[in-house]
Amino acid sequence: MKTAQAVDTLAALAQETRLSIFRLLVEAGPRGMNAGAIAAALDIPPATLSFHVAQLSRAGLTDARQDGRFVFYAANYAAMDELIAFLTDNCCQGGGACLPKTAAAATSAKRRARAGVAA
Amino acid sequence: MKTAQAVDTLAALAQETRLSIFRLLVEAGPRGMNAGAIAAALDIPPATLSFHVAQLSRAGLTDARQDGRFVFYAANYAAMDELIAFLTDNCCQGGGACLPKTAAAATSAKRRARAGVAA
DNA sequence: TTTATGTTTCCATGATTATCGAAATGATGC
DNA sequence: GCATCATTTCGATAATCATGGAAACATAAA
Repeated sequence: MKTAQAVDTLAALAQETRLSIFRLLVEAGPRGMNAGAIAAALDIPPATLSFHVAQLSRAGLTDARQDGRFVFYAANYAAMDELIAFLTDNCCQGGGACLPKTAAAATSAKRRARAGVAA
Repeated sequence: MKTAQAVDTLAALAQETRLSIFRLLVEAGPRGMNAGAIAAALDIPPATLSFHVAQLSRAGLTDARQDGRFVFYAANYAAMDELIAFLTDNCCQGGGACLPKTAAAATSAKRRARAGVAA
């Protein structure tokens, strides 16, 4: 993950409403939730929801899937994985300084290996 | 880490210049760098540097230490650790979905235990 | 085809953020 | 004290972002 992409992803999450949306979608699982349901759950006007969801999508944090006249949004776990990998690799002295010892050893290398398969 | 704090921390990092500053400080190690050196390294005017460093500090991502007439800033690894813990715990289906298996098992519980000591 | 429902786009508004020169503040040595 | 260097605050400007009503668009049922 390049720096510019990391900034975009961080910016997408650095907003109360969007973070709430993303967390809701993580809870919802792979099936996701349709726009109206998200808006209802968080009590957000449709236009506002659409605006924020668009930003999450643009950052690659959510996937959209049309189902009838509903649009289901789902959290993209791989994107979050990449962000965490970026933070551990680039903002933690080579992946070691900010993680418990056992996790640190595995994280950097395994994440990169996994990224090659998944992304 | 509470949601509001997570948003603040994410926002602090979600900006090209500030992310560069933080990464520079991570490289610099615990001793850190004084404001002028950071500004010189990244070619930023003093006022702009001060503005961004203040935001990083406000978010708890950097510590400041006065040394003579210099002010040294250092990366706060614990804050980054907390952010990563928040993301894995709250944005990854209970810490599992976004991490390699081996790391995931250790991460959530150990981070929380560690947080109890450090924070 | 009309009607109903879900979602997005358009648009205007207010709020926040980034930038940086100039001036002020703080710290040290003479 | 005064001179010097490091850093921050002030203040103005431009740009970006968040909000949400109204209208447009899309899909499906009657």
